[in-house]
Amino acid sequence: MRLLAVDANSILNRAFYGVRPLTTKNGEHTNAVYGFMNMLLKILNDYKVDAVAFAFDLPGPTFRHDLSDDYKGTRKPMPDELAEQLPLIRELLTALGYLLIELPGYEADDILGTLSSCCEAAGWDCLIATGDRDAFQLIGGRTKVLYASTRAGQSETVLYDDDSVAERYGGLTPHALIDLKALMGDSSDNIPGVPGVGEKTALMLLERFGSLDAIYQDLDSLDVRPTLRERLRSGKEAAYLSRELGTIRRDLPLDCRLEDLHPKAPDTAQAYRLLSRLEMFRLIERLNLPAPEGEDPEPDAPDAPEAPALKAADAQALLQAEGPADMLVDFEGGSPARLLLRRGEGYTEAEGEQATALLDALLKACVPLRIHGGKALYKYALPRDLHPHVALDLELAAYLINPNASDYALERLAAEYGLPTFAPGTEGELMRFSALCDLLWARILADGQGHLLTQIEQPLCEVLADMELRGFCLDSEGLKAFGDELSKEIEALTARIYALSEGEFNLNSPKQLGEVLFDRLGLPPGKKTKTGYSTSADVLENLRDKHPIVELILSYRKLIKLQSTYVTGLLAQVEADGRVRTQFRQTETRTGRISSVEPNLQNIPIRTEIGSRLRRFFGASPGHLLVDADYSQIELRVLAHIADDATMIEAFKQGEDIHTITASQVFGLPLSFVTPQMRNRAKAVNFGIVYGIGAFSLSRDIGVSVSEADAYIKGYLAHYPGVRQYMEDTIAFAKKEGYVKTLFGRRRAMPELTSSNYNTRSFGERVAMNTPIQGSAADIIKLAMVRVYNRLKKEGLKSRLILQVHDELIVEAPESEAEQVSAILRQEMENAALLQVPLTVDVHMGTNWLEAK
DNA sequence: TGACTCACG
DNA sequence: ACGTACGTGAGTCAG
Repeated sequence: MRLLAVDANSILNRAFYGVRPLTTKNGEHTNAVYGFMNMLLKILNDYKVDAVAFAFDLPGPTFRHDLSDDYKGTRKPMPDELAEQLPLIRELLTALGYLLIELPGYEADDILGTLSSCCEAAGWDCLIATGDRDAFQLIGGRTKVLYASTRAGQSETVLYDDDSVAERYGGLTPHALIDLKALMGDSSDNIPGVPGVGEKTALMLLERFGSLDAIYQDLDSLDVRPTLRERLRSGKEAAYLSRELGTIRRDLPLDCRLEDLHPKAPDTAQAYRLLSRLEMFRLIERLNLPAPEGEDPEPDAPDAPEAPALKAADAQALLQAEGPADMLVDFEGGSPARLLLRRGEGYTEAEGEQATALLDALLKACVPLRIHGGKALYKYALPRDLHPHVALDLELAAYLINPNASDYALERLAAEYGLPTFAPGTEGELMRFSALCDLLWARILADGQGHLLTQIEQPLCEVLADMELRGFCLDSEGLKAFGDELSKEIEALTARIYALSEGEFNLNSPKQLGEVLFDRLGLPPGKKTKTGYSTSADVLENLRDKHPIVELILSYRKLIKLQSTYVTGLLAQVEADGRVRTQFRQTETRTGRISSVEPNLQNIPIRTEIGSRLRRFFGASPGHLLVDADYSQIELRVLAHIADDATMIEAFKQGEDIHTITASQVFGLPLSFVTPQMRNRAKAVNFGIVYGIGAFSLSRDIGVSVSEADAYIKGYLAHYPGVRQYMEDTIAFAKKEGYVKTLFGRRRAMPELTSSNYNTRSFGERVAMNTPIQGSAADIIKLAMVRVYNRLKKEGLKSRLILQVHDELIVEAPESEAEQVSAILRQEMENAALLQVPLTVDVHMGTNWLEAK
């Protein structure tokens, strides 16, 4: 038989510091519980055990450590984020049928020591799982220690027995570790040890004399240096006190027989409820926990509607029924492979051609649909000139309710909202989908997000689908030629770099590059990263004058980036008709922006001359023009509006350049006296304000002293008092309510603000300031896209939106429509929202993207 | 897979 | 005393 004895506090502690912070949507911290369970399941999987016990520390004084006066209060207090997880893991382990053991006055390791001696007596094997090396002293006989450590963020366990202890501690036996600690002490446990004796000396002494008692038996004739002998003499009391402190007890009055430690049957309903609240859905699956039936674990959510049993109905009947239909479709290769449909109490399912026929009929009849993930539906429908009437897109609703989630898959939502799992494919799944729609729709209305969902996000989904279908015309030949030029230059640069570095190496490896620059060439390393020297551009910038190789490396980096990401990468994605088609992600960002992947068309170079040349290859089809419209300073205008700052509003109303105005305000000079440098600094401050500024970062960005940067910020906030007030009010609101919101009611929960970690909390404060600004700007351009799309359709134009880059829209227009489209873009974008400041738009056109900017 | 670097707004 | 701007995606290296 074998017992697994877990030092629960120690493992929880390891998990807490080893797993990145995680919170549920309600802000409960869960990383330690998560890490703990992962480690436990791994151990149970790797080692066969018959019984399990979890030993817990109880707060309060303990007998062993009370021997030392200064013990109490010197150990760091447990952070709140960890303390709140302690009851969670206890509840979870209990629900899973395990026994928790604790004893007032004793620490967990004393319990482990006692359990292991019980095992020895009973002839059981004992595995002790802990993150505390102290337990190594218990090793021996049938007892081994599974030591949990976190290496490079990865948790792992290492099995220690007599041999591995000897290997690690210069041949010492586990029991001798007690004496080792008695001599050298342990600052983290406040064990004093002998003053002046460290690890080296202690190991030497034990190696030569065997034990603490042997050393002190005849100290006067001990064969060591006189100074050491004196230290030992004066430290004798400390040594023996330390030994007592450091000895784990193995004789506690524990009233439990080992047989009691066989796991009991788990309370699966309880475990399911808890894990579902903690949003640990994968764990639920790994533990094979069935969903409890007939329960609603989200007590504050409206009750799921009474579920009438569905009746199988034929497709024709459903088409003619009343009201909206709930539909789940799997698209495979662009057409529906499987379709579940419910309308009223009737349901049906269809596959293959039947599914296609049913879907087409539904779309032709304009049946209002509740669906999950509308983009695939639109991409099926639009080319067939069908226009789905989406009443509710569950995926988008879930995103608006909580943009922090990792995904919005139906399975995960069901678990999150406490609905049971069903075998995929039929009635149950469909019923559950309907219930989720009711639940989330009620929440959307309660949170005031109805308009945002039905007037912005859901219509936008169709726009994005249309843009994806359309694609962007790419001049492959031109791009290839550009790539060839790049290759030549890269080759030349590489040769010159190797010559200067006196040897070849992998230029793309930051590690090897760092070694060449800082070890071989002796350049002064600026920053360091976790893994070694930093070789980032801003470090290299500072080394420009130090060595000619630096300039070449910076150039190489620029060119290789263009080559690999934008030339090779893009060419690989061009479709047969010469166009690239990105996918827009509508539920990706926490602020409400959309993102673009495969390829990402939102980060095509423009800031450098050589990079911007790439944009020549993004063109309009023959006979067409690109019309490019971008908002001018939309984020600062949004800031002026929501901060209600009279000075900033006035500045925008004047229509002057905002950075120049800011410079004139902050430096106290008339507009005509503002130099380009002053304008640039003011511009950096403007950006910084939007991001939640700090003097340090600003100083680094514009290359002035921290105190100077601080003066700029102070000057800025003094001149824009409304902005200062906004910053304070927003953080206060976020702390009180736990979330921030945009002009159109988009929300973002802010769990970081309750952190006791200064950095995490500061980050939360900056996010609280930035999200309403970035998010409101995102709301506005999304609404503008819907308006432009509808307007183009209404006016019967062939022009189509093809790209959005956060504050910029691109339309591909037949030459004859270009002027009209320019006017439409300007009008619809400028009037998408009515703010206290005008929204202005710059419009350009050309045959390619470079010309049109 | 995570870390690093760098492209964009 | 401490670390340092918001939001993304892609290519590459190295364990």
